[in-house]
Amino acid sequence: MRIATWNVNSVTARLPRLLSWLSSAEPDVVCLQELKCDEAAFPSREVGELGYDVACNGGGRWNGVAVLSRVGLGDITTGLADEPGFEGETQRRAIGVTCAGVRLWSVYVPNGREVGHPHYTYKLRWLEALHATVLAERDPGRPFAVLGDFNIAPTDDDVWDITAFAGSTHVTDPERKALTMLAEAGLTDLVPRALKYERPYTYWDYRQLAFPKNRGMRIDLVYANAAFADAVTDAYVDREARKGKGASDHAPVVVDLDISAR
DNA sequence: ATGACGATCCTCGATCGA
Repeated sequence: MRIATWNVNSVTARLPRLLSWLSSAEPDVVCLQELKCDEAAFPSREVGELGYDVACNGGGRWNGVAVLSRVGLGDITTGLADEPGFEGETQRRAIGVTCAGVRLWSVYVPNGREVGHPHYTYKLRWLEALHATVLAERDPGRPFAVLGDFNIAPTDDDVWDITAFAGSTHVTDPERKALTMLAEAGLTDLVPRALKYERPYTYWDYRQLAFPKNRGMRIDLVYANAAFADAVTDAYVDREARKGKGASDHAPVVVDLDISAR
């Protein structure tokens, strides 16, 4: 079973890329983030022609998450329980599904903007709600994972130069503490292989030649319970998908598991 | 070669991203 997560930075702008990637990588399940489109505008027909069902939580100009599956899709949960909002509105940042007996969440954690900004407070509160969801769904007997754009680099080695991030979001102790809480809830950070260079970055800014210079960050993460992690046979960042014109600024993270469908 | 930001709409400038 092949499961991937990919922040596509607009599913409609990325549709040709997404379809060709689905055809070549042949994932069974894909968690998507930053759809930037309404549910009604999601290209369900196009991905359906490749055999995928869709569960989508999207709306408006920003955010939006979905899961594509060609091995079944059930128990769809839109949003976290008691999910905090920003400026009075709940945003489209989480969707939970069950695919072939594997429980998955596709998440797009708030960016935070600046340390001390209301959006940063929102980010930390949102992560508390995610933690609560993980605790509520804890079941050692069932493979479980939270996949998505966490907007947090777990360690200093997960950014190209930690000194360039002094005072920035994504690397602060409170953000990393939220990841520690997920670990204490029984989840493991599945670190993928990098297919080039040493560090498995998943995001490179569009600006200033960040990608060719490999000035990246590992912020797209897979947090999995033991039943999931123990079944993993391989995990890698598909940096090929970041190349060239028309790419997302994130690359897909691909995880292979030896789990038979139930 | 992987090449100097891109997507969106309340659209040609402001907002967001990280």
